[in-house]
Amino acid sequence: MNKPLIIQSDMTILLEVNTPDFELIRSELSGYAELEKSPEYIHTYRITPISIWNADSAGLTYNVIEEFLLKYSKYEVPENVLFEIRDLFDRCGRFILISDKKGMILKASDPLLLKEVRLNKRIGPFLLEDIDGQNVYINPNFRGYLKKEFIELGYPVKDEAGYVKGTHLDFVLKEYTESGREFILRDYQKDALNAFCEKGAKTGGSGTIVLPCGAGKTIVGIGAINEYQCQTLILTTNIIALRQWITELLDKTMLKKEDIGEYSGEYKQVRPITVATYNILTYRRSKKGIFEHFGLFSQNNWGLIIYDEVHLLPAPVFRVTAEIQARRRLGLTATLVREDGLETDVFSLIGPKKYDVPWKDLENKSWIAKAICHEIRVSMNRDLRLKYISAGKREQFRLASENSDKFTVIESLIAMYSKSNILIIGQYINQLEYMSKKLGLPIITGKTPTQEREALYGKFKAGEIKILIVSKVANFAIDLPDANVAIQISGTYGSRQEEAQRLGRILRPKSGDNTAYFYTIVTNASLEQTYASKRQLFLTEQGYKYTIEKWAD
DNA sequence: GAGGTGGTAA
DNA sequence: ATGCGTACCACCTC
Repeated sequence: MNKPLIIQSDMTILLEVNTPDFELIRSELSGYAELEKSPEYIHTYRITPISIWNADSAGLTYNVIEEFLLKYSKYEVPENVLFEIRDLFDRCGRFILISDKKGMILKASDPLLLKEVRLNKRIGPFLLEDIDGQNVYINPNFRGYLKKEFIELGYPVKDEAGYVKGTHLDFVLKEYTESGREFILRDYQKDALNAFCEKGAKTGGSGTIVLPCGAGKTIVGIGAINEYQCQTLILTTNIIALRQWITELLDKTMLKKEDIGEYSGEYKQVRPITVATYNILTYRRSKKGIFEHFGLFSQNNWGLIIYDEVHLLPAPVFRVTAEIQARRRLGLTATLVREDGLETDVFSLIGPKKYDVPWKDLENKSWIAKAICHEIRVSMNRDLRLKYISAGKREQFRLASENSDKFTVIESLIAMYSKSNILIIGQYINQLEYMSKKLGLPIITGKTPTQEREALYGKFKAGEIKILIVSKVANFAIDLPDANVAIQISGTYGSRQEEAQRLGRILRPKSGDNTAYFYTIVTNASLEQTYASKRQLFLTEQGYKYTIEKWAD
């Protein structure tokens, strides 16, 4: 057999795409190595301390990995790679956090190690009373901080200190939803939950689950509440997403309206299950003021906190919402990428990655729609080209993004998909409003009042509106099951998460041929084109391919 | 409308 | 080379 892996001493692994076992190998490999590049023929993975820590947290062992690498490696596996992996695994269990009656204890695997970290300026001062040279008390308030410092030191701490149980809540899943459909968790949702809870293991119950858009992350969240049967706080990006959580909870569980609270700019309800926005929790009157709604964290005895769209959490202010380490935390996202590189902060803020599944896996099993992606290139007319040449970089990007010749493309796409439900997504409000007027189409932006937004989304879901123009407000978590065509007219520079989230708007499974169509319209030979290919990287890493077409009118 | 926050870039 | 405050455009709460 022709072996498909090349394992290199710099900790990278090359995987040949044209190999019979490709899918299997890709899914194994992604459990303990980060995908770095994935052009057509050879994909590059890298083993890092974080990737091994995540693997360890998900229950993988060194032996399984060694066996796998030896089996599929084309050449002899470099000694140092196996050594390094073993060492990284070894480091994962060297420090353990546990609790006893008096408090929280940091346990080192040997006294020397503890001596070593005592000397660390960022760790030493936070260690309290020494027990026997190998165990030391810590202040529970610094649990999260210490875990983060230990990761940076290369010794991820196994957290077995446990979590507040939270006030009990009778939480019962329905067998049939409101629409009469049988409600059962899909296999991958069950797998994700099992990985999260790790029944029997003490480290279970806090961590990150990565699932593609449209795969039902809300259901996984509901499943987690069901596992722990406790009062739960859910954080979302905006009010529309917040209300979608409430709708889903009412649809799929026996909870009554009065059991679920909305804590937003509009209402301040605190109930056994409460859904709040990141924004309100981090609201302060002035930059140096206090977080006025932070009390929500202690207003109920929450046993679980769910962080929706958790890739946003590393932002400077949002991250303070992860300080409460004594409670179980579940992070959910589809797009764990950020252009500032802080995505791995999620693991120290919330907990390690417990489950991840490639988008194409779910597409192949028809759990999400098959997506066909096009990049349509429009040229610049003479006038625009002249302006473009003499503009600064930022201005160039905006000029190219707002190229008015894009409207002809949109008009013909609308005609082509006259029977479909189309979302037109863009970045600049001016551009979107102009188009809304010109084509007589409804539009939602940041200044559209919540009520009006809900009405428009509702009409779109009901089929009364076939085309909807949306701004960045629709970047996240907006659930429009029947949308099957998305047209992107402009975007935020090279943002990979934005591109993926926008494709995500149309990935809910469709009746019929279960296919969705994504179009991104880009000005040819411009700065916009450069950024467009950068935007697509996350999706191409997931195996999506864009067909490039030049627009000729 | 004011004041704060987010993502991204240079 | 990398870090860090700044600019820009849009969104959220009051």
